[in-house]
Amino acid sequence: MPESYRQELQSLKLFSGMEKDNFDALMRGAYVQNFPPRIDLISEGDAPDFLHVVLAGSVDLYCSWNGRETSMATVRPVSTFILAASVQNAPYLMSARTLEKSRIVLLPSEDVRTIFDRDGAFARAIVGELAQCYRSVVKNTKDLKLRTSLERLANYLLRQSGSTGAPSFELKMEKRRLASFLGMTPENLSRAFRGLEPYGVTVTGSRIEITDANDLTDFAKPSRLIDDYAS
Amino acid sequence: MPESYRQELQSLKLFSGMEKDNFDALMRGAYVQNFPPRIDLISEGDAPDFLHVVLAGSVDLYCSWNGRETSMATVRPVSTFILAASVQNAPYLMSARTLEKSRIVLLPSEDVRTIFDRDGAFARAIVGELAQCYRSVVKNTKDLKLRTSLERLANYLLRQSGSTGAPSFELKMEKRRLASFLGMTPENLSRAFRGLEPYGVTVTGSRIEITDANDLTDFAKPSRLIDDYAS
DNA sequence: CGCTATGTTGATCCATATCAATAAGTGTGG
DNA sequence: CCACACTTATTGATATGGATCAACATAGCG
Repeated sequence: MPESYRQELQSLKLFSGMEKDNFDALMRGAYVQNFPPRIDLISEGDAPDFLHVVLAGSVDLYCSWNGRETSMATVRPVSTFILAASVQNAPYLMSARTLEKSRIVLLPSEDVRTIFDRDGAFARAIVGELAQCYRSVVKNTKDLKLRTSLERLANYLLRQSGSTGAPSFELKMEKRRLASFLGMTPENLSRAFRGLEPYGVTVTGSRIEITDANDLTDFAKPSRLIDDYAS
Repeated sequence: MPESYRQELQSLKLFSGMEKDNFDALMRGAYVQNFPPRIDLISEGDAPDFLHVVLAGSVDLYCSWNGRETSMATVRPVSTFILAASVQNAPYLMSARTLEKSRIVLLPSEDVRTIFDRDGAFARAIVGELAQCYRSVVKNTKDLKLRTSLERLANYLLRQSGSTGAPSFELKMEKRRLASFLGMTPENLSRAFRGLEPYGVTVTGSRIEITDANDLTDFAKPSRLIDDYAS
């Protein structure tokens, strides 16, 4: 494994506190792979053979049941996914596929568990990571159960613009996937964008412009306990 | 703190592997309290002063936003809640209230974090607990996004009856709360019960009878990756 | 008992899904 | 570099799941 990738991994909070020997041991079994877009990496129900780390590109986590499918999250560099399944040695609950050309590190789950057992700092870092993942999913559930689709979209747009501060930005994913992520159909998302026009939202292709953030905020009523990414 | 409670706590997987000294230290700041029904224990947004353990009774975890409210989960003995907030020292994402007369142990979050930092076994146990919580919420999200309310109810009933195996059982909560938990209104739940009659479900008050489990299963299509409590 | 909260049922409304048609991108190979 | 094919996005028409409102029944509980 090239040194540059090693350093990228070590910069992750998840690995940065580990003892050097343990980190080395973990890297020994690791390998890096480049994938083209739209490649299935894992399927829900599979045994958790590897902990995955996205170094470049992006990955869609999605779920299926009875012919239906929904997008759960997007993983962007540099972060891991399916950590819970790896440490529990339980089947993946989500499938994953690349959205674009992506570079992924694969760490054998068994190594992860072994080293987790003997490196306290690593175990504690995993706690932090899992707690954050857990809280994200809880926030997402609140979003789904307490808000209408129009409110979910409004808050999503505020979160996206909030991170940049600019009144105008590009959607980071296809509208089709955004719809699925927000728990609606593509048709309904189209209409929801129309529905936000009175609150100062203008859409041109994938470019979003928020002309009156106060107006939109009044409508969306964002909450620290649902919409804050950090904490 | 009475010895019997101590033992109950120690029997929890979360604490059973700890070094005795650390467990003792954790118990030193702990105290037990008895609450009547319908008492608010914590409110979302509060600082996580205590990790809570339910010894007896039951606790409702719920969330509010903009005048709406939804039930997220029920905590039954013996288990903990709001572990993620405690270890992260981040505000509670959910409120909690007793459903019935309940005995709760309160462990100062600061002690939890201190001991988590020096007891590897404890840290690893927390990982297991959090991973399980995380997976539960993911399953719940799949249930919400991939199924209609009728399907959610059908699967809920199968899960409840499955754990006993008996064709007839009592609902463990008010229908009002069940509706909220499943993401629907009480009226809609009433009609959903009617809607499951063709699949062999009979409701008499809070008693549910499943006359033809195969028929119901064909409709509900339960999945290991959504409906399995374990793993 | 009688009060109050819960549950049921019916009527209606609304949000969202579905179906269908078209338009607009996007990528590919000639 | 363009033409074609294919996917995505939009728009309209309609259907439907689920919410809301209202009335009433029922069941706990003081």
